[in-house]
Amino acid sequence: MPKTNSDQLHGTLDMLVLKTLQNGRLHGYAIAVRLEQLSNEVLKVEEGSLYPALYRMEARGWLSSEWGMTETARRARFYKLTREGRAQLGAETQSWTRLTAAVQSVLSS
Amino acid sequence: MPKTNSDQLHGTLDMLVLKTLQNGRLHGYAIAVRLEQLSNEVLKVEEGSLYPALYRMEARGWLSSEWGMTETARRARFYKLTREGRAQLGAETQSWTRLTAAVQSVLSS
DNA sequence: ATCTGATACCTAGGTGTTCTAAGTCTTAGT
DNA sequence: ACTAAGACTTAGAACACCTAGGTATCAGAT
Repeated sequence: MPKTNSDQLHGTLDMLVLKTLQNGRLHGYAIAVRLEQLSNEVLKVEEGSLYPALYRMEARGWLSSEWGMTETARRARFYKLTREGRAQLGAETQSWTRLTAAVQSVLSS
Repeated sequence: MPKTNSDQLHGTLDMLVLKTLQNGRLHGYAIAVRLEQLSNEVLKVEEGSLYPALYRMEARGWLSSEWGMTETARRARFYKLTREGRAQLGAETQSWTRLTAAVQSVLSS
C-alpha cells in the first residue's frame, strides 16, 4: 500500500496546464514533462488526471486541439489556448494568488 | 444557479483548522469565525464542510473534544490539538509550503 | 531478432473533500 | 411573541484526482 501522490494538486491542475500552454502549443505528454521540469520534479502529473483534464478544458472551450507530429515523428495530440482559455488562466491565477495569500495569512498568525 | 464558493479550500481545510487550534481550544463555530477573520473574510468556511472535517480529524486522532460552555453561556463542543494533531499540522504546513512554491515556480516561468 | 524502456494516449472505477441545503435547539434582543 | 444569531447535525450530490489497467509505436540494447 504505497502512500503516493494523493491529491497533491487539487484545484491547481487546470491552471498549471493552461500556464504551460501560454507560450505555444504542446501535446499532452509534453505538458506533463514540462510541469515536472518547471516544478523541479515536485509536481508529478498522473496521466489519468491529465488527459481527462485536457478533455474537460477543451469541452469548456479553454483549449483547442489537433493531431500532429512531434519532432521525433510521433503522432500526438497538440493543445493550444483559446481566447477563453487565456482569460481563464488569468482568472485562476488571480484567484490562486488571493487564496494562497489568505492561507498564508492564517498560517503566520 | 449561483456559482458560489466551489471548493475554494480543497486540501487546506484540515491544516487551517489545526492551525486555529494551535494556541488553545475552540469550538466549531468559533473556528469558522476565526478563520474568516484571520483571512480578512477571504476564506468562508461552510458549516457542512467544517463539522465533518472536525469529526474526521478527531477520528484520526488529531483532535480531542468535549462539551463545554462559551463565555456567553452556550453549549458548545470544544476541540483541542492532540500531540499527533500538532505533528500533522507541521507536516501539512511543510507540504503546503513545498507545493505552493512549486506552483509558484511554474506560474513565474 | 527480440526485448526493454520511453513516448504517447486512453478510460473505467473508486476515493475523498467539499458544498448544498436541509434541519434542530437555545439564547438575546425587539 | 417574534426574529436573528449562535451552535451543531446530516444526507446527498458534485467534482477532481488517482489507481490501474490497457493500446500502439519507436529507439536502443542484448
